[in-house]
Amino acid sequence: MTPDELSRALSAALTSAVADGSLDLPADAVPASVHVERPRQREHGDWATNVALQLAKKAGVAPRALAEELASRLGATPGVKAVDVAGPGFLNITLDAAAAGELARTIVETGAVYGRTDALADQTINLEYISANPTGPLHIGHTRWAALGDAMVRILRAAGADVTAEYYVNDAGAQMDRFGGSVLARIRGTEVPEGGYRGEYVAELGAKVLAEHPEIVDLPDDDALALARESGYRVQLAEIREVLESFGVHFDVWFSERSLHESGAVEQAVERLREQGHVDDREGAVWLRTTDFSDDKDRVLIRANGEPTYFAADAAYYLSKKDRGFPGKIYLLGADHHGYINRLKAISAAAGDDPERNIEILIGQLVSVEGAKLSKRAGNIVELRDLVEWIGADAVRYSLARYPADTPLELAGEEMLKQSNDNPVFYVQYAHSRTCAVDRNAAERQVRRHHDDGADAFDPALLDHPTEAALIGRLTEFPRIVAQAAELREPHRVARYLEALAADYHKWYGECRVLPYPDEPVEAVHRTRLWLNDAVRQVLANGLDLLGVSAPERM
RNA sequence: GCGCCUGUAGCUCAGUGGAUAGAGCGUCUGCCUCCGGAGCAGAAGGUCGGGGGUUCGAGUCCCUUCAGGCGCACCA
Repeated sequence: MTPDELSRALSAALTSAVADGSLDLPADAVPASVHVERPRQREHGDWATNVALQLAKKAGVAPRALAEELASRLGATPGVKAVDVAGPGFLNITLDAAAAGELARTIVETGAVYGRTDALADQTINLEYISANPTGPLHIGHTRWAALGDAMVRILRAAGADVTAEYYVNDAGAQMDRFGGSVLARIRGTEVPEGGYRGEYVAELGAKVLAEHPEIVDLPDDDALALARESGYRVQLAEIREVLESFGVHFDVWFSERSLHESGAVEQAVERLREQGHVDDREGAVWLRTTDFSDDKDRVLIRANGEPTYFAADAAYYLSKKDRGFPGKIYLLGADHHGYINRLKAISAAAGDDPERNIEILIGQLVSVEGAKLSKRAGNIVELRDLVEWIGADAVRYSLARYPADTPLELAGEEMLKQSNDNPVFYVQYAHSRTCAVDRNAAERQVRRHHDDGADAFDPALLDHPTEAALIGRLTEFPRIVAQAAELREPHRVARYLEALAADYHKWYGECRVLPYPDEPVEAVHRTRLWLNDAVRQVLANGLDLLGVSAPERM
């Protein structure tokens, strides 16, 4: 019995109580699906609901009386073993072991699809994340968005959404000239210009550019600068793409800011917004009246000198997403960009969209390592590439994906990121590899999943140990956790779930033997438990995949 | 000054109005003669920053206050 089935049974109990007059409620006050949740305390049963507390006032009866009424009706439901009324009016529901345990077979049969839902099936989403400037390597801050963003893509898709993952390449503007100037300075051994990029990686880029284009030393300044800029840009962007791919992060679209300028999309965007009536010409510049939409000041689109601003490109980019058929646009931005929320939403509104529905801006807080902030100009850059080399992609991805985006994260460098047993990723992976070890040993001991006639050797009524009820209950939650993580845009919920599942598995493993002792015969309970072991392995693997973390068979 | 985010165990953090607030690390005590001890069982450790309010019920919602982070360009 799944929580959905239980929920429907509760609704039915309510409806029938209303129908025969024992409950005085308007028909529209009966919820279509009653919320059930797993109680914190095991002795409160498998599932609990507070529906009686919520409806008591509307029905004009005492919560406990309503709860009693529901309990007596629900108690007759097949698969329900007991219904108790507790506290102020909670319903605590215990399922038959057989009804609950059936889930193990369902999971095994559903396989990799278990956990997928159609919760967001009607959504087409463009998810933009990282979008770091191509003027330097990705550091740990970007790594957080990489781990989180990619997990979010996977989770949204698991919930049925149609998702395009996109990286916006800021390859236009004055910063690119400063970047080119910095590369050239390193090639020529001159002083890096004011406001330029000083990291050691610039020298490495310079060396690569020089190797490809030895003629650069003899070119006139302007030509040399352009060559250093373009060549350095190409090398740096290629490296970013390569590092991300090796990190298991894949983008469907790499969108160039420059292309917006070159195609005329920026000018067109200004005109389109003008037609919508939100553009003013003042003081020689062209403004978007973002204050119409709760921004605290208007924003310049075209400067007095005729140059478009970065904001104008943002507007053009937004319109591009809209034109390319994405009603939903999610931006995953760093906390240092939170001042952009209002103006981006203003673009959405000015474009005739609904900022409540068509644009969603998730602000991720910054990462610091042992108190040190990480910025491209500071000396203490921790690069994504180095992190992966140091502790492995799995540990990095998991460590960053298990926290919500809006918590400022302070990683205790060595301690937390090191490859050791302290890291929860190994706890979860270990549980998975343990299920595989059991599976290998089962084959050796000839514990089989099917009878000779091909029928399942699976008797769920035998899964009646308390740790089995806990484990099965946990497995039941998985699809809801995934759907919830997708709806709330919170991938960390999947990680936390996996940790709880791994804990339930380890406890079960300690209490219940899957395989018989060497001197004992193989019995029905062993075969049945093997199914449960399979189910756990499947869910651990499915969940780890949603986080882009491997599920090793041996460690 | 204005705005956003965050204050939960010694540390790093979970907890989308429910019952006795949780996990990992660290500290202490047990458990390998049998499926992987990267595990399990137990102990210690809390004014959920402070103060008001909303209600059957608040770590969670509202107001206020304190502390920390970040942001407030015709920069990108």
